[in-house]
Amino acid sequence: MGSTIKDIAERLNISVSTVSYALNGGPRRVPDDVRARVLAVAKELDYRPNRVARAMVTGRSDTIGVVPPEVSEDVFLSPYLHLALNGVFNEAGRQHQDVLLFTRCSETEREEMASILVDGRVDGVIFIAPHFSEKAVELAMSTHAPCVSISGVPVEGVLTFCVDNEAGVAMALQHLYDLGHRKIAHIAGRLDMQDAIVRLQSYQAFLRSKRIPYREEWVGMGQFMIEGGRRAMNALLSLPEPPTAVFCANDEMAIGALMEAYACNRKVPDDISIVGFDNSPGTAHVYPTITTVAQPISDLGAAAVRALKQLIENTEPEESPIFPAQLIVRASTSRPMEHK
Amino acid sequence: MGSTIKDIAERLNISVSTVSYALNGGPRRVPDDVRARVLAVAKELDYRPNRVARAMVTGRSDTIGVVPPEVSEDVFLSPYLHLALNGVFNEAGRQHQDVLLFTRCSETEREEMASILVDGRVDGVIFIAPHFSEKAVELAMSTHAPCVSISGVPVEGVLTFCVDNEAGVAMALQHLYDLGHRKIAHIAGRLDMQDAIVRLQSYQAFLRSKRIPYREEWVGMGQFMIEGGRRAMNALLSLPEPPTAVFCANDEMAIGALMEAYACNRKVPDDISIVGFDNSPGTAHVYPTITTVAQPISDLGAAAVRALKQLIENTEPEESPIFPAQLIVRASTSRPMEHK
DNA sequence: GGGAGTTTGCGAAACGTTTCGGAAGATCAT
DNA sequence: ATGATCTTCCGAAACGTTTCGCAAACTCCC
Repeated sequence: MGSTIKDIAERLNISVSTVSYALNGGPRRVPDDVRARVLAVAKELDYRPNRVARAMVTGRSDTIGVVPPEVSEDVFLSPYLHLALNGVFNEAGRQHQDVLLFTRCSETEREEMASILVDGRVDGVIFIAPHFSEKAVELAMSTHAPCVSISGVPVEGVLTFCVDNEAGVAMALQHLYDLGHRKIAHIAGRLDMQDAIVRLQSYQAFLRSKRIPYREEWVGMGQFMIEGGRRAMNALLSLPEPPTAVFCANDEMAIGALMEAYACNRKVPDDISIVGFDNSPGTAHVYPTITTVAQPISDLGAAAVRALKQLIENTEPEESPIFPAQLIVRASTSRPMEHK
Repeated sequence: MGSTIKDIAERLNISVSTVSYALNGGPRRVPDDVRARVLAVAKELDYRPNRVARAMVTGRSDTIGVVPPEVSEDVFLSPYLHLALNGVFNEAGRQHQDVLLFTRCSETEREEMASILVDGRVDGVIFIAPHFSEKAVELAMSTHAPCVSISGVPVEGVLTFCVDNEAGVAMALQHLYDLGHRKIAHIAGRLDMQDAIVRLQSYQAFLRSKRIPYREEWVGMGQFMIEGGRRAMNALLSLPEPPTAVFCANDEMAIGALMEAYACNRKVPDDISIVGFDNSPGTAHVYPTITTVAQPISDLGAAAVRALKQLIENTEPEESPIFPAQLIVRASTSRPMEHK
């Protein structure tokens, strides 16, 4: 087995406390020669500090917990989570924090989630896009452990990082409006998730601001997934009066919508324009490339890590939790047919 | 602060050992009525076991460590790692293991990597695609901690899960050969990574088996990245005698090659055929869709977790570490020009 | 009623650290 | 020489568990 601080102490006939001080360079000083001998023996014995023991006494683990959204398997495949985790992982590395990923996502085990907050293995937790139905809310409140969330439902006292959805949606729709579109449909995401709700509301608000009547049948539900986007698009194209443009609440649904449009013999953007949201990597490689609203997802993740670190250290995080959206115009949007 | 086992014991005027037995249901039994009272008080006090303390005494953390490849930032964005992590995370959840991701990837800190193996926070480690230059090899050997690797360099005594690269490459090349291609180039990946080396060797072996002479200038280096694929493709197309087909060691390079082909006014597959490797999600959505060799990356990750769990529990893992490849024929390959 | 066996439960050690209190010795100014 | 201050370093407590050894109190059978 690995050697311990005690082995070093015995070898040198000194006390463990002295060894600890020498190894850590503090909080009390030890004479240089003693220190040198300790380090030499430590190297010789290939000593590795036991972080668990340290965590127990210091109460700090230098590890942050990450709780991914929802219950289903293969959550990890979503581009959104992918980018968010990328930001979290990279920033965590910079901040010298390891990441403990909470993988037990089945419904029953979800209950245990609170435990991770206080079971000593992590100093704080980042929730990624927790649902409305999620208990995360109350749990986070009940323990006093530091936590922040990304694109989650707003919870009193929990710092939530997200993109400026209102502005992003407005950009996308204004772009379509400026091209001449008036028949603009929306494919919404999972309505138990904050981003989906806000994007739907912003869509409604935009129509109102332009005095375009809201039509129930022009709003489809796509569950944030390719397949959902397909189905919603199919429904829209089957309407007696189909829209000339579709704004999708994320890129996966936009990709699904795109595929379905072709499957229904509609050309994009000639017959119908499509706009996505997220600027996930795929949108630049599909044909045609998709106009989308970029949100700096990885930056959100990184900012969340920085803020969490500050909470852990009891300094007030001051970074703004709202990140700007940016319209990326590509090839999936053009003027509507009748204007050409 | 959270309550401890001791609080429960005091409240009931019993010993902590009894409480521990009651809570864990073992290893000794306690009368049902006592047990019930303990559970009631635990609930009342919102008791959460401290996993760190438990880990210290049991030596088990129910957490597995994951060490991602290489040094650069944004490793996490690669589809390969994405799929591998997806498999690892999902299977870990099923096996009731959390995942500790080792994020400190800067070169100096990489040295510390050995520590994670024995610092008590994890029961075992999965290395994902470690390089040749990596110290992971010796480190893994030196500690006796359980570890496995995915697509890494083969190390004596370390179970390595990977796809059957030879067979996969042979399928891809045979497909091109059957279509009539004889001028087949290869864009290789990072040659400090096992998959890249084996795929290059398999490419050479295939040419030999068909008595096609090997031409140095038909092998480009693409570093497994889109940009590298672009550059390599550009070089190939500038040759006095360009190839009619290109086999890329991964899909990202294939996508780069595809983009560059169009940028150079070559039609795919009419002017040049392209085959990728990995079947990463993007290949089905680009235009044209890319013929590729599918490898069950997520399954590799899942198998690695299962095997690691068995190593931890001292049972011999028996699952085969070689996974089958499968050719997915899509739209980026066709007969070469001269045969049409 | 006496031994064997079972049930119940207490106390304490152990895991590997960090860090505090304080003791012993050295240094120095007066 | 005397106290004051500084240096060096030891012993021990603490973190929250698990689990072992042991003892007391029951149960049961002859």
